Amino acid sequence: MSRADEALRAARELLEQDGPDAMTMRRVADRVGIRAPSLYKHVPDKAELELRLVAEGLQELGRALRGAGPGLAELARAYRAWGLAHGRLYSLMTERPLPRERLPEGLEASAAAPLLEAVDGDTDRARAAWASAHGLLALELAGRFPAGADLDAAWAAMVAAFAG
Amino acid sequence: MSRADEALRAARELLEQDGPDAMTMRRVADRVGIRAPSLYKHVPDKAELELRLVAEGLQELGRALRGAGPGLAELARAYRAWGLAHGRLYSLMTERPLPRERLPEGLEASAAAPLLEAVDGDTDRARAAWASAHGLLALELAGRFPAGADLDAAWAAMVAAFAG
DNA sequence: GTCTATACCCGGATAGAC
DNA sequence: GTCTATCCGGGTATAGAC
Repeated sequence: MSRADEALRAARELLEQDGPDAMTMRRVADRVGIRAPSLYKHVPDKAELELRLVAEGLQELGRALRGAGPGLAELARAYRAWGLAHGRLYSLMTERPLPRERLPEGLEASAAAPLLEAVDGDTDRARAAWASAHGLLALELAGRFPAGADLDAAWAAMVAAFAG
Repeated sequence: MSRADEALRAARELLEQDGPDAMTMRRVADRVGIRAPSLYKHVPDKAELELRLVAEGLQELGRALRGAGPGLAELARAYRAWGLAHGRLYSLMTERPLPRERLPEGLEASAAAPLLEAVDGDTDRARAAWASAHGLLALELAGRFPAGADLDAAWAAMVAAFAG
């Protein structure tokens, strides 16, 4: 495993376990077992590390979605499950513009394909459904709903709206 | 206008015009015309400033929603318009848990009322619809959709899903 | 490819004089 | 209620020796 890959692993662990503020070049270096300045011999800068994390997350989320059973309900379940299991990475993937020109060709389309298929190729409907799932997940991850809120029921209502 | 109110205005201007990283106690103080340490004679800490901004935003958003025409389409239009006009504040309001116990009584319910009424008191459906609007708005604010995406159409598809 | 030293920047917040 | 001085923490990144 190259130092660059080790750095990527370390960055992801810091992000997922301790949050975005913990993902600093100093701490990544610590985890790799070198000093921060040495990190720059293997990774150009922090932005590159983040870019690779986003690409990795998109790849994994796409795989989870392609592996889901047919229908919007199963797709929603898989989306939510992956997002909850990788909340910090999910946020990193969705809170800023996607640097599409620096991402592997077809990566975004590959992740979007299952949903697009589920809505018979209707792009507007696909965007609305994606955004709805994203909104529910983002608010859930942010702890923004009241304590007793029945989120399973909210997800079911969302699926029903788009399926019905 | 008290110094505390001046600080609130300054914080909001910095947030809305230059983004969350620009909203520092030093810059707020600069704008008020005093030194940063003096700010602490008027405001306990930065968290309090942010809390008041969230309360102010919730109040304004609620007013915008209550002023909207009847129906989900008009509600969605008002929600999106307010969010786009106050993107940074909107993000601050939605990206972390609401400190409900420190907010004016009834503020959240008052903002939620128009939507709850539009879905005939169905809480699950209201949460799903709110989250959908939030997701669309959040992704739009984040610049997360591809350049040519027809977001008006996506909003229409979302409204149709919940109305139909 | 690693290190030490460092440049340069920033943040929130407090102490104590006036 | 304002100030200066300061504490204490942090960050990204580079220079130059080894």
